Amino acid sequence: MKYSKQRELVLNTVIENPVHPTADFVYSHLRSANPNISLGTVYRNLNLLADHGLIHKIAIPNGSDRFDFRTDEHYHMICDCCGEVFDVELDSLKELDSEIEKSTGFVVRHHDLIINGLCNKCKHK
Amino acid sequence: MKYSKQRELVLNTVIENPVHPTADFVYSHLRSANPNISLGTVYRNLNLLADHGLIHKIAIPNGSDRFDFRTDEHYHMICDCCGEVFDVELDSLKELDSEIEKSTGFVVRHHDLIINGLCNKCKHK
DNA sequence: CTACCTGCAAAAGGTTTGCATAGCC
DNA sequence: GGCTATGCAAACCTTTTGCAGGTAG
Repeated sequence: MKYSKQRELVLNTVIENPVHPTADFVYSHLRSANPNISLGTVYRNLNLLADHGLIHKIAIPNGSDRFDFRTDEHYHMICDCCGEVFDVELDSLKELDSEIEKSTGFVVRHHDLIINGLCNKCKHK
Repeated sequence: MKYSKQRELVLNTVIENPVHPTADFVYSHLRSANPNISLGTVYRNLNLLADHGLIHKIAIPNGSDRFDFRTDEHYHMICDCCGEVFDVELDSLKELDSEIEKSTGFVVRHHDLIINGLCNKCKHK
């Protein structure tokens, strides 16, 4: 991957904003200091960085994709009230892929798990 | 929910086609015998039927939503090769929601799990 | 120099919605 | 008769892509 200023900015934005930003968040965030950056470039770089394993792309049901600077295995919980995305560690899923392979015979490459509910701040409202 | 011919057709299509059809599948399928049915009506009815719990909506990362006549708890595996969607029973996830609630304090309403890989037909290619 | 990258704007899905008309109860 | 549903088409949102010019190595 050749160096580019825009790619560096995109990567740093994801790293410095652990809110699991969307492409549009990254774009808006960068726009103020870099009025010429384009949304297409942001998308291209987020996807390229994810393809190279430097960040992780999180597909959200009925919502925009989000990006995560953490690339180790963990899961995400989205609060239906405030929209915030939280990291969740689930040791019990370590064996999930091999369990599925054993019971179905499929070759598992990947699984996506998204949890919806209410976070600690919102559950008392 | 008031009766409508179109809603009945949409529901029957989902029930009679256990391929986890997309809205477009349902639309194309019905179009031949009902040339006037509209895609908007198909979407409205699929969503309405799902809201009323008669069918289940499956959000597919990077793909169209699919609909399932089965409403009991089970999961889905999508073959990256042929695109077919398979049902997977995972008893080990029965306790997932309560496990998450215990470790995080969140109120869990729902979780979505999609597995990607290769089915038994495709894995030998 | 050349391959890769950018900005811009248009296109491409997939899904929802506004409106006037039609149908259920 | 009134409320809900329909067909049609336009709008919407997010993401991708074609192109002509710019930049890293």
